[in-house]
Amino acid sequence: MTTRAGRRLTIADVARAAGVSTGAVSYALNGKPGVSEATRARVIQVAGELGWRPHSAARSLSVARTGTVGLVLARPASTLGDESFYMQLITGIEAELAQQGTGLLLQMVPSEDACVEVYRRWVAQGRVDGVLVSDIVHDDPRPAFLREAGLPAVAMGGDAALGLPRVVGDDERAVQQVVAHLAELGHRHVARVSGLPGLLHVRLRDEAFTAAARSAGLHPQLVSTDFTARASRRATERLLQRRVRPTAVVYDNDVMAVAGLAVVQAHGLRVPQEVALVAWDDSALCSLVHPRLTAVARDIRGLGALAARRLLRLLAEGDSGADAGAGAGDEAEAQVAAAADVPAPASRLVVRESTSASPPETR
Amino acid sequence: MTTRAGRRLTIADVARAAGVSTGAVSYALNGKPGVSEATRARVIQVAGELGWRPHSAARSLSVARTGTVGLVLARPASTLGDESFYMQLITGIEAELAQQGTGLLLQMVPSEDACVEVYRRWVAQGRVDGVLVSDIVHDDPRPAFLREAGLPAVAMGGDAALGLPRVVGDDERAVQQVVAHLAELGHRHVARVSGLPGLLHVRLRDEAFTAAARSAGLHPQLVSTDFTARASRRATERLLQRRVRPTAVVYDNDVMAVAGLAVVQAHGLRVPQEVALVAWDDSALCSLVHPRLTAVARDIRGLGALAARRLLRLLAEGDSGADAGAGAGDEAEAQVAAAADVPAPASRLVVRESTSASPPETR
DNA sequence: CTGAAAGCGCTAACAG
DNA sequence: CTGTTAGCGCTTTCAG
Repeated sequence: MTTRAGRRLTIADVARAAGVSTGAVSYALNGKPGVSEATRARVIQVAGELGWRPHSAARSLSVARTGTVGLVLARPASTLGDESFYMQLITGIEAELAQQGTGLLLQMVPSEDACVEVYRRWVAQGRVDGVLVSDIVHDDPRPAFLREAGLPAVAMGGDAALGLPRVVGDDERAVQQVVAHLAELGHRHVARVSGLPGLLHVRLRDEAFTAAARSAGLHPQLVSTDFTARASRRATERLLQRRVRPTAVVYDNDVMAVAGLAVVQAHGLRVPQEVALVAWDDSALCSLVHPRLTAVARDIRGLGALAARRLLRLLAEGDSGADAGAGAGDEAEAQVAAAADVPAPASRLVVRESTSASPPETR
Repeated sequence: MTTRAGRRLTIADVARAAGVSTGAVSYALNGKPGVSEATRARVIQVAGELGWRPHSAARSLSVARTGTVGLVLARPASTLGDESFYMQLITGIEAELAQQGTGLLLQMVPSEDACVEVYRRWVAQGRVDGVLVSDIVHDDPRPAFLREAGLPAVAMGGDAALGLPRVVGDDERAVQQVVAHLAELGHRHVARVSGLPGLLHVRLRDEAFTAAARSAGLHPQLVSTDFTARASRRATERLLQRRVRPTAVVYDNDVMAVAGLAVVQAHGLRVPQEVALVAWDDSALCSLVHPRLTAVARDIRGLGALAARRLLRLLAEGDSGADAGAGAGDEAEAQVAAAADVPAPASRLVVRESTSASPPETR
């Protein structure tokens, strides 16, 4: 029964069909007072039959809201595909947004500065209601920009100094758990092959690792990489050639762990008997290799969903709540921001063959 | 020098600052005739200084164009993360779109029908200018809907019957290449562990595989799966227990190939001496395992970029060209559609240890 | 509770 | 070549 002709269906068509004014239709469909329940029902009915939906641009223009949130990934394109992390994150974010009828605008850029440029454009064009920020680095230019521009944002990770509401992980606890696990197995020299050193969460894990190891009486070692398999191979080689060879290595992602495993095995060392391995992010990869890798499993989809939900809440608050003006009262403001943080789903250590029972030969 | 105050910067501000009318500003910035070059330059200068960009909703409303294209992934969320395929595809698409200042709206849904619902909503809301379609299945409801709704679309894969412009891969040629490679190595019994049987490209590969094997005098076998590691393990088990055990197995994605490798090795069979393995899509995974896997490498980012570019061209044509009305003249129309197809980047066989030299022990 | 009308910011067709 | 003006489709005050 739908009109197939060229003209677009407008609220006027619905109004005419329902025998009311366009204003009434608007009230009826937005659940606002101003129409009788009978009328409301009829309007909804008619709109449904006609398959009418408010034109997104027109609506945005009048309510100054786009129904869209943005996500800019600031990572060299080449590394995005390797880790399943991002796809899962996006999946989680999207699932939550879709539930609320909010769209996700996605963009990839090579750097944090380029990311800011995208934000700047989005703000100028009024293209998104808010953004989700990931991979916060040291001296990240994004939080400051977002605050000044007044673009609502939620950070995944990062620290309290950002001044943005965050979804905060339990990396520190997870690191402690890993170290405790290794200590229990009798390891004395433990190494960590960490990711891009600029990343705040990488740094946090580094520090937590060193601290946890020290306080357990172990000897920690650190090697930095760029998260790639190639870098992991180099780092692993280097570790294996050290005078004091670590008997356990913790990798900062799944790809690096698997790459490291290959190197260890190529050196004729047995896993886990001579070297135990742990991957951060668990993934299909970790249980596909032999021996299967012990991993820190995080609910990444859940993390994304929480971040999205937090942002939606922020947007809803902004509609009625106080003007998030950049001003004085730093302390009170920071407190509010802190209170606004949300804990990410707990990560857990999945123990597999790469760290099982057999105690390492200490040297 | 930017105004930090609350009010949004509008074209009127730019006009005032440049001492011209708003109309002149619009002409100047859209590269249209109607202003002197001197004025145009001044306007552009001023707009730049002010950091003004046309408000996206307002612009969309008047030009009936959103500057956004949509991508809906119709796959159960759980499998999206495993394959790096999608992330690479998105990366490629996005890179091309970003160059033209076009946004990418992303959504994930569990089925093709749900996908159509998203399209329906997008059309009703005027949310996107066009869409990119992937994972075409047999009797896919999407192409018909898109044609009827008049929503510009480009399909990645699928067959000519879709009636949509496509980016067409060279799967058939690639399959032939794989089979020829295996035949050359002396394999007689070759198997293919294929993905979801509903997918058109899976079916195409199945047929090409059988045909190529037959015409090379080989004995092909097929097992269907759902692309998961789990299904691959089951399929591989089954293959290894067959009376006539295949000496070479071709997997429809990287994850399945690696999972299959583990099963083969668990059976005490040596790769490639006793069983040779080939992965479709190459990825980090394939060169991380031992032995490294021979794989059909495709330029997935390139594929995405081409599809995006094709869609942008379609949109540009639509602006000035003929009304893409669904009507008679099927033949002519089909011809046009065919001519509008674009070849995907060529795939190539990357030979690694999993199929190297040593001839299989034929039985 | 309902209908008319103004305006969101921009583009494009119109007179000057 | 320039300035004025009428919409794009919706929401939302403001009279009735």
